[in-house]
Amino acid sequence: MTISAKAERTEAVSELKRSLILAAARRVFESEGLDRASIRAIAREAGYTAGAIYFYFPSKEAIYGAILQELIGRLVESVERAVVDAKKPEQRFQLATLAFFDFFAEDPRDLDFGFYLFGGGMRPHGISREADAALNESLLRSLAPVSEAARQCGFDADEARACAASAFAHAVGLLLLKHTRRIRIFALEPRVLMEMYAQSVAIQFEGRCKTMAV
Amino acid sequence: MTISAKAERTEAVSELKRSLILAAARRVFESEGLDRASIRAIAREAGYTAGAIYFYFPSKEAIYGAILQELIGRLVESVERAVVDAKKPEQRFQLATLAFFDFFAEDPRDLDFGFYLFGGGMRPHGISREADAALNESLLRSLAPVSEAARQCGFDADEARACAASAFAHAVGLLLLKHTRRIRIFALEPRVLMEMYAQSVAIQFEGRCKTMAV
Amino acid sequence: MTISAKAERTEAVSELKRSLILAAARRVFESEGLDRASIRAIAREAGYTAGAIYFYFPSKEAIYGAILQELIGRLVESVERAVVDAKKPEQRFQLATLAFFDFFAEDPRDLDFGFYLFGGGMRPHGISREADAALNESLLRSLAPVSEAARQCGFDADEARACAASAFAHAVGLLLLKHTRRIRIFALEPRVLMEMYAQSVAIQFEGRCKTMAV
Amino acid sequence: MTISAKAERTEAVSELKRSLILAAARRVFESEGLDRASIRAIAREAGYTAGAIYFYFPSKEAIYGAILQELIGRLVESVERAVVDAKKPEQRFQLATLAFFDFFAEDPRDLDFGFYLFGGGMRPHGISREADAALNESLLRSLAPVSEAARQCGFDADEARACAASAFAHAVGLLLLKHTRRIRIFALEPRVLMEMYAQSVAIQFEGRCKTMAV
DNA sequence: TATGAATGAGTATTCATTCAT
DNA sequence: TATGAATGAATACTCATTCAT
Repeated sequence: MTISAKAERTEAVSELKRSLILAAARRVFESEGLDRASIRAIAREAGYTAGAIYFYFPSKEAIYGAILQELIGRLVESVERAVVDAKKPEQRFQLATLAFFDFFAEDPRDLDFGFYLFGGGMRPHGISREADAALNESLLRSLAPVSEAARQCGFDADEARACAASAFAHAVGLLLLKHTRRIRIFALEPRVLMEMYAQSVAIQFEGRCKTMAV
Repeated sequence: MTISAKAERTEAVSELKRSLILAAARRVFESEGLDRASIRAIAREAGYTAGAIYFYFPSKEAIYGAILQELIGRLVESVERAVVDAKKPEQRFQLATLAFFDFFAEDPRDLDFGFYLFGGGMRPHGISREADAALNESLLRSLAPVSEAARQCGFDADEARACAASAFAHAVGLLLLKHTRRIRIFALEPRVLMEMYAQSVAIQFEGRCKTMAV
Repeated sequence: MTISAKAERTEAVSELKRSLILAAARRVFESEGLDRASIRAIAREAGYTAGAIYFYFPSKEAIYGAILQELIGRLVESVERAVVDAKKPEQRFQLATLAFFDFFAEDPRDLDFGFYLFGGGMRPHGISREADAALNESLLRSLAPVSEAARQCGFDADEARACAASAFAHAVGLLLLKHTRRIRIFALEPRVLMEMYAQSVAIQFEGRCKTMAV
Repeated sequence: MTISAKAERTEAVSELKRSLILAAARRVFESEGLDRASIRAIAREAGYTAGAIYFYFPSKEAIYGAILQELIGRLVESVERAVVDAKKPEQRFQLATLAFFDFFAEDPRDLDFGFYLFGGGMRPHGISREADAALNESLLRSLAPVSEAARQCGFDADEARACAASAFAHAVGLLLLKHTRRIRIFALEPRVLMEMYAQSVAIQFEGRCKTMAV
């Protein structure tokens, strides 16, 4: 048992160090931007030498991936928390959609990473197939409240997924506009536009729900 | 006349080579991604030495600019052509929105550049302030049919702009999903989703128009 | 004779063009500095294409050489003009030495070239052996008034050459100090130092002359 | 102690490598000239890859700086050592002046750098303002024995500085002649000319000293 | 004689990654 | 586990020179 206990202990220590490096990486990404964040910079921030990082992550891209995983975990949590108290499905839809939007709108750092995530497919960024699958799953999970709300209003599975995909697309599009500041050419607040979208869909939901009740 | 003819000929040849380099650049951007597209890579693809490129373009950014210019020109043209025969405003809205979507959906090469265009502000990609302003203007122009249709249905200027911005955002979001292939997790066709969005907005337009008529 | 006349004419035209290019080169060297003066820049200034320059000069270094030749020609002239009216040898010595100094002190452009000339031997700058010999000869000629003055005071050939070499060295050293602005650390005027040197040597000359007379 | 010993050892090794790179740099500067001495060339000479150099020096200019620093340190030392035993001021003047001359005359490698040093101001070679100021100060220090000797003979501060500046200029001019081999046209030994200059000034010093004594 | 096109070697610096210790 | 050293490829851009036309 001693050996096993020791192994466990070192494992735990290793895991902690890993997370400390990730935290350092996030700090560097935040302050320097994605492009400027070199392995050396991350290592320095974490109090390590560049080479040491490779004991915890096989590559720079792996660090990106790990941060993304954590990011999307927070996203799921954030969306779920937003709908926890709401009962009416159309309300749940609205809250979930806006929570998704707000999550990225509030923190530009996350947004940058989010686009890296969404844009990850454009070119192979070095994210492994499994990691990518995991990201997809998490993404779906973050949108689960949205599609569930649709189901509750009587939409079929296909329609529910369409609702989720559309809400996602709309949010992402507006976030892009906001982030690139091209929203300025419209002289409009992206948050307001997102609310308008959520509400107009919610009204459709309501209509459905009533029909169902009848 | 001989001199002029000769000058004209060499000018034409030079222009052709310029466009061949641009085509090569597009190919490289497509296959390697924007970040990886170095002058050397472009030159290699075009069958040139790196230095030779500078005979045709003063800088790498100038190449970006030339491609973007041409791209957005085609976009504007494409959207305008789509609505040319439509009379009813709600129809014009639908056609314009879908044309915008289709333009990028059809050619992934353009889409990549489109994201560069839309995303140009995320990080400084070296686009000059004026070039950026020009892009914004062109972008607005490409969406003009959309907002004009809204005006014709009785929406005020603010609302019309909101319509354009939302349509733009929705299209961009779906294109992102399509391009990154994350749309797969929804098992839906992005084109269909775009149509649904366009139609649902068009219906709202129709309601307005009737009200107005009354 | 016609053929010969024609050849002569084209020869003259060619020579003229050569000198026009040299003038352009001087202008570029002046405004851009030695490092920045590229063949292309010179060609542009002269209204030519880079390639055309090679019909008149075999290399960039050859242009340097030609400018140096002309420069040193003006130097010789300048020194000779300075002593033309002086009769007494010690006066001739002073005037010649100061003229040498002033020639470079007055025009920083010439000075830059002068150092290029003097420094030409440090590394092979592409000046041909003959060109270099010609430069040496011209240099000696520019110092001829100095050594001749010494001879007239009764110094032997060796001593006369030593006078010339020393005056040359002193002038060059001061010019270097002036040009690099390191003279500032001494808080002294280089021209004044040069005068002091010339005078102190002139006094020695005077002593000799008198001795001789006796 | 082991840790400390190890750290010390690696530190020493690192320092050695640094000095080997500097030596290689000096060799390259000598054989290729300052302009042609690229980081790559230095690295090659030192048996390194270009990138590896940056492990030891932050920039090319830092290499220049390090070499200059060391060079001028040796110069000051050399001049001071030369006068250490001499008592009479005119003798100190002669010894210091000749030591200054000899320092550069003996090692052409140093001379090249010396010209870089003295000539640093001609064109911006990338020397920082502070580095330049430090060089000026060191330069003055190397000439201190010269001006002090003058003061001891009764010259005032201005005159003493003039003596130093003149000696410096004369030495530099002769070194330039020697180095460029243009001294050949005078068929004289530069060392002899330097001795003559030093002696003639020393005689003037002597006169002054006696006057003072009286 | 002159052009326009093209080359190829060159510049300093950065960085992800590897590996002996 | 961690370091320090090292690599090699990459970056945009410049320039003297050559050559077919």
